[in-house]
Parts: sequence; structure tokens; C-alpha cells
Amino acid sequence: MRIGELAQRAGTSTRTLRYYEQHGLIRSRRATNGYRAFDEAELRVVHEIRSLLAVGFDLDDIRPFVACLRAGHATGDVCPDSVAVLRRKLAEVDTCLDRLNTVRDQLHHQLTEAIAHRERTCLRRTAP
Amino acid sequence: MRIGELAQRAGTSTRTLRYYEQHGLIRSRRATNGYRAFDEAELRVVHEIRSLLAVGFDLDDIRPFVACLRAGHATGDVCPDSVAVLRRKLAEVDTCLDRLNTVRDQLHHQLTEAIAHRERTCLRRTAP
DNA sequence: GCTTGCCTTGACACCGGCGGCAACGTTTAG
DNA sequence: CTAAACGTTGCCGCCGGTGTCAAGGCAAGC
Repeated sequence: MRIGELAQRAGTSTRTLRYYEQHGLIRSRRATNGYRAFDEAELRVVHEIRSLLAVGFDLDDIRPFVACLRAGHATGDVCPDSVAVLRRKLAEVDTCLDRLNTVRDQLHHQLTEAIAHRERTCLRRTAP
Repeated sequence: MRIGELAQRAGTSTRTLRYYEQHGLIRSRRATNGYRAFDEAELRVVHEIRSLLAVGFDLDDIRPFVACLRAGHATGDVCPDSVAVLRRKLAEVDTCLDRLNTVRDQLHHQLTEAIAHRERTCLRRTAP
């Protein structure tokens, strides 16, 4: 399979696939003309990459999952390294959620205060 | 007040202050030697900028708050434009929270599944 | 006069996952 | 033969707030 076909089947661009290859996430042989030749299995790998990216992982995070797939596992998440990344990411997300909740409350408070202040200080132009 | 003093008092760098000025967030006169001269009031403005940046606003979001302060209000958030930004940001944060919660649940699920799969398929090396 | 420390503008670097273009080679259909 | 459609590598741009350096102009103490 050449790069264009893989891109189309994976729903991404050739540019993106070259980028993944350059960063060691997907592999190809080279045909005599220099064109990349991809195995069917790479389609699976690209799908794994895409879905993890969509969740907010970066390419480094994804590497263990790809390795897990290459090791023959049915899914990329059952290997120890992948599990470790999952744990770490979950913790990161939790931290992020905490911060964001704090910010949310802060914004909410600031907003209601500001509106209250407006109602105290100036008569509302819009009818009550 | 010159730029170094303002930077020190605001707890930031001269580079940052020049950047803010360049983007119209803070103002200065020029002394005869070309040095920037800042009013005391700018310190307040810089603090407003920094605290809003810390919450996740970008410089464009912050502009109305600065204008509000300059208009003589005690806080930067009581003017209509600021309130509008607050509303928008609150909505953005809520959206982000939703997405992040979804991701969190997804990660949690994937993690527990992966661990369960490991326990099914291989004997645990670590003693029970 | 010389050093030290402040100030000036301008410009490059960063981070990450690409998009997009240039300049060129290959294959295929007409 | 030629045009179209594919492939190749390489490099710039983006986004945003800063760090950092260069090359120079001032201020002030010795």
C-alpha cells in the first residue's frame, strides 16, 4: 500500500503520515522507485494514533501503544508501558479538571459579582 | 516609573511589559532620553493582566478589562464588555470541562479494562 | 575616561502537529 | 509524447507569551 492509499483509508493526509514515520510511529519499506510501501497492519496503527491524539495524547505518549500493537496484542493498551501512560494521563486529566473547576467557580463568582455591582450602581436601561 | 521598576514591582520581566505595550494593553509616556515612563496606575493594570492570564485568558480577552479599569472603575470586570467576555469564557470552560470529563471516563474505562485483561491473560508475577 | 547598570529596538527560538509550497522524479492513461 | 496524478525531500508558517541575545544609547559613581 502506498502513502496516498493509507492516508485515504485512515482519513488523514500524506503529510501527516510522513510526519508519523519521521517520528518513528509508523514504518514502511521502500519500493525500488523510492516510494514508501506500507503493510496492512500500519492502518491499524494509524487508527490507534489518531484516536489517542483525539483524546489529547501527544506523540510521545502514544509510542508505547504502537509498540504494544506491534508486539502482537489485540489492543495497544494492555502492555505495562501503555498502562503506565494511561495512569499518568488520567492523573493529568484529574489535575486539569481540578484546576478548571476552580477557574470555573472563580469565573462564576466574578461574573455574578460584576452583575450585582452593575445592578447596584446604575439603573438598568432595559426594562425590568 | 521606568520599565525595570514596574517589572520588579509587578513581578514580571521588562520583555513582557514591552510586549504588553506593543499590544496596546499598557501605556507609557517617553522621557527626553527615550526611556518609557509609566504611571502608578499601570501597576494595577499589569496585575489585572497577570491574574487574568493566569486564569487562561489571552491578551485579546483581557483588553476590555483594562479599558474598564482605565474608565475609572474600581475593578476591571464591571463593564459590559468585560461581563460579556466573562460569560463567554465561562461557557468555554464549561465546554472544556464536559470534554475533559468525557475523556476522563474514557481513560478510566480503558485503564480498568486493560488491567482486567492483563489479569485474565497472564499470571501475576507479584505475589497476590 | 571607564565601568556598571539601566534603557532602546529588532530579531530568533520555543512548543507540536501538522498545512502548504517548491522543485523535482515516476507512473499511468490518453 | 504529454499531461495528470502520484510520489519524494526540505523548508517556512502558525499560535502566544516569553526568554534571550545583539548592538547600541544614556546615567552615574569612581
